[in-house]
This record gives sequence, C-alpha cells and structure tokens, in this order.
Amino acid sequence: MTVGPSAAAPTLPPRPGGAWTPLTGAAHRIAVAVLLDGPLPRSELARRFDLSPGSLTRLSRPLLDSGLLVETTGAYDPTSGRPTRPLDVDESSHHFIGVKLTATTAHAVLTTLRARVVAAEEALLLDTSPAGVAATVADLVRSLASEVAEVGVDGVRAVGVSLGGRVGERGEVRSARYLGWSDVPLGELLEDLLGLPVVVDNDMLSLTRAEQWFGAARRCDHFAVLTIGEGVGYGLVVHDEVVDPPDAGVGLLGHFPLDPTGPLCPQGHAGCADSLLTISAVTARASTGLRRPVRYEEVLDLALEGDPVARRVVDDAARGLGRLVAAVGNLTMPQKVVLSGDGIRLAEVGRAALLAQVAADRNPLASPLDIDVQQTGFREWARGAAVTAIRTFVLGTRA
Amino acid sequence: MTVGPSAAAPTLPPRPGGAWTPLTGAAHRIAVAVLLDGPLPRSELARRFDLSPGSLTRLSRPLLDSGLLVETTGAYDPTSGRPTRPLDVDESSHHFIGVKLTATTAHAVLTTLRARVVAAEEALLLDTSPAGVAATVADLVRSLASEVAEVGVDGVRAVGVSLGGRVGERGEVRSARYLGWSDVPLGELLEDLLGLPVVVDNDMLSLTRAEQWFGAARRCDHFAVLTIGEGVGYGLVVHDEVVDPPDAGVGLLGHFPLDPTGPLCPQGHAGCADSLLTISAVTARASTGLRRPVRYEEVLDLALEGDPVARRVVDDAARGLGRLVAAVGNLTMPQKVVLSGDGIRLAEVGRAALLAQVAADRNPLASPLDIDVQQTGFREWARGAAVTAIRTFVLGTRA
DNA sequence: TGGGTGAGTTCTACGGCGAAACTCAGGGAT
DNA sequence: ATCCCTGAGTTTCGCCGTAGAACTCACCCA
Repeated sequence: MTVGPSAAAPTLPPRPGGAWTPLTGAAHRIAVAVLLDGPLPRSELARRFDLSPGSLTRLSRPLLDSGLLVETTGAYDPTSGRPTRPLDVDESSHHFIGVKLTATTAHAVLTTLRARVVAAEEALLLDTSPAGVAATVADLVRSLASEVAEVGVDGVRAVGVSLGGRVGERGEVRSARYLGWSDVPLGELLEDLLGLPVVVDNDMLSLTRAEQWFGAARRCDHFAVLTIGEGVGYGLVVHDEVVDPPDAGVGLLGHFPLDPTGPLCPQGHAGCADSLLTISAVTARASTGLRRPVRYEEVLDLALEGDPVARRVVDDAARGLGRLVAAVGNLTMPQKVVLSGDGIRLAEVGRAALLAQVAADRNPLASPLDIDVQQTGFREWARGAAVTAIRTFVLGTRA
Repeated sequence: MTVGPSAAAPTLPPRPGGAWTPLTGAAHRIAVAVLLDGPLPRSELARRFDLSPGSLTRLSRPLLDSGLLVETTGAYDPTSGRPTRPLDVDESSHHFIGVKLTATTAHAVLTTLRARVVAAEEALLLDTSPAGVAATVADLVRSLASEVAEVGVDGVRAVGVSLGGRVGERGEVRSARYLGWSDVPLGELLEDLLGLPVVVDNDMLSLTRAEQWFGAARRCDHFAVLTIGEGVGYGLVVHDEVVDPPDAGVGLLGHFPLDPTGPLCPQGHAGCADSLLTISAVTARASTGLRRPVRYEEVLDLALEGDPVARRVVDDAARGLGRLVAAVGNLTMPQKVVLSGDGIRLAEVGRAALLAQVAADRNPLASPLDIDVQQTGFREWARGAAVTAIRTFVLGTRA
C-alpha cells in the first residue's frame, strides 16, 4: 500500500518561508503589508483592508501554517483588552542578491527578505562583453552566497541586477550606454549560469522602488527621488506606483535647464542639469577655477574650509539642485523629495544655497517641501537591485 | 386584500435612467465603462474586466431592466459569428448643470449624462457675498432647467459649481481669492435653495477631470493640463487618477521660473509664469511697448499681422509656455499635455516659438511630447463643473 | 442548406466574505 | 480578591459573486 503525499504533508512542521506567488488577492495583500510594515496584529490588518475579524483568522491561518508568517509577542498591545499576537515575517527565511553594474565595476550585496544588507562584495569588470559581465556577476553571486555560512546557496531565492539603461520585460538589456550594449539577454545568460531566477531592471527605477518599500519613503504614496552622481537620476512614485513610461529612469532629465548663465553641455544647452550637477561637472569646474585637478570630495571639503572657488562651484550646483527640487515640487506636488546618489554630499555642503533656491522658486503659499537627504553609495544601488529581486519573489512580477 | 409593491414593480416598463450609486463593484465598473467608451458589447466588457461571459449576462441584465443601460444595434459586429448587441447609456435620461464662478460672472451650462452641452447661460455677479452669489447661481440653475422644454427640472440630477480656490470635501469654500471668501458653505447654501445635490470643487481639478472623462484626454491614464487665462492653471492625472494633494489646483505654479530676463512679479521673481503667461501680463507688456492700451485678442491679431512689438511679446510668452510644457514633460513624463484656457490662442499664434522651446529644453533622446491645444472658453470651464456633478452622480463621490 | 464562428444564456458548484455569537486575556474599580 | 469592561481573535453559518461547461442564437460563406 502506497502512502500518498496527502498523508505526509499535513504532519510536516511549519518550515520557515513559504510560497508567496500562489497567494490569492486578500491573503497576498496581507502578507505584503506584514512584510512592509513589520509586525502587525490581525485587528490592524482587518481595519486596513476593511475585512472582518473572521476573514483575518481564515486568511492568516494558512500563512502561519506554511511558515510564510509567524506570530510574535510584540509591544503592540492596546491600552485595554486582550493583548495582540502580531503577525510578522521571518526576514532571514529568504535571502536575495542585488548587483549594480557600472561601466567598470559590479557591486553586489546579499540581503534578507526585508532588504537588510548581510554581506557586500564587488568586482572589477575587466571584460565588459555580455559574457564577461555575466561570468563576473555569476562569480560574485556564488561567492556572496557561500561566504555567509549560516545562509547557504539554498537560502538565496532570486538575484536582481540593475544598470543604467533601458531594460525590457524579460530581463533583456535594450540599451546600456555605459557598457555599450544593445539588446543583450542578460537575464537569460545569468539564469543559465546560476540556475536562479534573475531580474534585470533599470537602476533608477530599482532605487526608487527600494525607497518605496524599505527606504526613506516608506508609507509615502507620492514622492520623488533625485540622485546626483555620474549623471542626474530621477524617479517618481504617484498613487503608490512608480511612474514608468518609456522615458523613465534613463537620465533624460540631464538636459533640464537650471541656470542660463551656467556652463555649456555638448548639446549646446547652458546650465542644464548634466552640465551643473554631476560629479564630473563639479570637479571640472572646480579644477578650472583652482588651476589644478581636484577630486569631488576634495571640492566639497575645500568648500567647507571656506575656499572661495570651491564654495562658488558648490553653491552654484546646489542652487541648480534647488531649482530642480523646486520644479519637481511644483509640478508633481509630492509628499517628499528624496535626494540620493554618490555625489549627494553636495546637498549637505551647499545646504543653504539649495534651500534658498527652493524657497525662491516656490510659491510662498505652497506647503513646505519635505527634502530628505540620504547618504548613499554603491551599496544602496546594489540594495535597490536586491529589492527588485525581492519584489519579483513576493509579487510575481517585476513592477 | 392588499397588494404589496412586489406585485406591481415587476410589471413596470423599463424607465430611462436608473440608480448608479447603489451598484456593486463589477456592475458599477461595467456601467462606468459604457458611459465613458460609448456602446460596448458584452464580450468586449468581459475581456476588459476579465470576467466570464456568464457573469456579463448576469451583471448586465439588472442594468438593462432598470433602464440604466440600453441595448443598441451598433456597427460593432465581428467579421464572423453572431452580431453583437452593444450596451449603451441613454445620455438624455439625466441632465446636469455646471456653473463656473469668476470674480464678476457666473457661467452656466446644461449638459447630458455624457457632458454634451445642451444650453448655456450666464449672469453677472453684482453682489459677490455668499448669499448674493448663491441667489444668482440658483436663478441661473432654475432658468436653465426650465428653458429647455423637453427636459424639465426633474431631468436635472445634480449641480456642479467650480471656482478658483480651495474647496473642502463637503462643498465648503475654504478660500477663494477672487471672491474674497473664506470658509463659505456654498454647497449647503445652494442645496437649501435648490433642493438638488450640489457639488462644489476647484475649477482646475474639475476641468482636468472633464478632460479625463469626456475631453481631449479620454483613454489617457497619464496626462497634464495647462491653462492660460487670468492665471496659469495646472492639473495632473497619473495612473488614471487626478493628483490632488493640498497644493493642487490653486495656481501655485504661478511662480514657476521661466525666463530670468523676463518681467518682474510682485514677489520679486523675474520671468515667473504669472509675470509672463497670463492674459494681463501679455496685454500689459504689449501696451507698454505699443504706447497704447490693447486688448489680449488684439495683441494676438497684431502678432499675426507682423507687428514687431506684438510678435515679440507673444513669442516671449510662447517660449515661456514652451519651457513650462517641457518641464512638465520632463518631470511627469505624460502621454500628452493638454493646453487650454481662455488665453490659449497664444499657443497657436506663438506655435513656432513654443515648439522650439519645448525641443530645446528636452533631451533629444526623449520621446516626442504630444501637445494638444484645445480652444476653450468659459463654456468649457462650466462644462468641467458639470462633469464634477456627473462624476458625483455616477461614482457617489466627488473624486 | 449546412457547417463554422463568435455572441450571449442558463445552470450548477464553489469559494470568499460578513454577521453574530463566542472565547480569551489583560486592566481597573469595588 | 473578584467582577466587569474592553478589545483580540475564533467558530459557524448563510449569502453572494464568480467561473465553468453545455447550450442556443444569428450571421457568413461555401
């Protein structure tokens, strides 16, 4: 007599994790809410989704049985009445790897289900051909997965890769200026090498979604992200959804006019965003004024020490950034603007100029703009890629 | 023996119209889709909402029985197979009145359920006190309703009123600069006078929603509206929903910087939107240059005839508008930008300058911007108010 | 005139939901 | 100490909206 799987399955103890994608509507919304907003009691979830207490019992039981959610004894209790038994996720039950590609380097992080960075690694991209990059990324992924003893490769559920450029639905890189690629099926290449789900997405959209789920813009349904670095990046979330038309995420804001007396860009624009705000624009302008080559951080330090050339360059750029922030505020009316990117210390060193320009460009009657400066580096870009992987794992779709 | 209502009701013939608000989820979505997108066969609706054919039969029957929808024999037939029996609304079954208030005048229109204007009327606001305005509006509403013999007052289901200013959820005008009002319960005042549902809303948001449902932006889920008139208006729809934070609709874009060499505004800004684009700004600048007072339309006509002063004024303004359009395009990435307002002929007379500036301010790699110039007047503003009334009637909520 | 095609109907089974009555675990007043 | 109050979570039951399958319908074309 054979014993079918139905006889064994019910006796299995709850395993950590559990499958997210086959979940139906309400159960899925509940699981995502718990993932995003930490331990939540059933009663709070019932209020949030306008469900009856009975429905919450029914919906949460299979989630607990499968190990997808766990009960905690949290400090979430009401002032009177029975204490709550909040639901939470075990964020260590699943791990993800995010890789950010630049022209020269691959930055990778290993994160938990809640995008907490557990380990980081990077590798130079000596060979920027699709196969070369794929091999380097695959090595990074394997190294990260094995490096962390307590996790193991099995704990990694998906890999996210982000880069500057346009990326199609199926992980194919349609164009990537920094790598000189067009129509490269990077996702497929990596999936074949790794045997893991791989999601490829635009870096700016990934970072924006990371801020939305696990970053500075949690619980905001309407915000913008501006980044300063090699280029000027822009991401927008409205009605709790990323704005993602064909033009999103690929640096088309670089020609936004900020200062008609500013430096020229290759297209003949004066004082456009790329000519004023990027790391290379700031260092070039400072180097010209100082009659010697200087690095970006050096320019910022000199400005802090009171060097007049550096101060002027930094303040001009900060004013331009302020103008851009004000324009974003005026035209998209967000709850907050997140400033980020490798060069964003500019916003701190030039804070006064930035805020003055924002105030000057906005209607005095407008509500004040919440500007949130995030100190970020390549690790945050890689974390954004990991969040793309997490979203795919949790939602079943990339968006 | 008494006869209950259940004995008589089923024998009544279908009456035109029917109640929209008690409809449940799927039935309501179907009814709205038919209202917005004209006659639609059940099969198309089933595809659109991912419902089975059986569900569509079940859902559409009560809508037909109540007279809310009607069957048409339309030219919507497939190349083979049984012809369709598309569902449609009888747009004449319900009528609505929209009133746009300015500082001096109330413009009113009577429309069908599909916002087709049936009659129009206007009245001077000699007394701009809340009671005086309410009395004038009530007279307009009664006159419009009775003027159209075949409709009758009973055919009017709701009244929409729009004005420049902030309006609360319950139709209370929180502030209206042109009328010098603050915290006026205009909706209540009018409902008491008329005995009809009255919805009050910001004029710019009303116009934007009108473009979305019955205007140039039908079937767009992401567009912006810019208006030129006494002020500069701005409305934004993203993910098929109007962006409506506290700052929306009240002319806060007026200080958006467009041309640092432009004329000054009272706040000391040079070349901000209000100082460059409004009707009064254009006429003032032209009058100064021409050494005589000129009207707005005259300036535009002179520019067409080649007058150098008028041409310069118009082109400067059109360039400013182009810069604004480009900024909207760059920062919100819409499918189209609708240009409207009483002064929008500026965009036609200065078309070349406008388009040149849009091109200059946008990244050459960005997708081209769909700019849709709508010739509009006060009638369109009033129609926007009527659409607010229609939306309330159909959706049960103002938004 | 009969088969092919897609529109629309009928009937049945199922699953998700709310309502109500219930149990549970604390706090505070007597 | 104990009793009630409060709010959390459970159980049970019945309703309602849905899909699915088998069906009819109306038109085209060979």
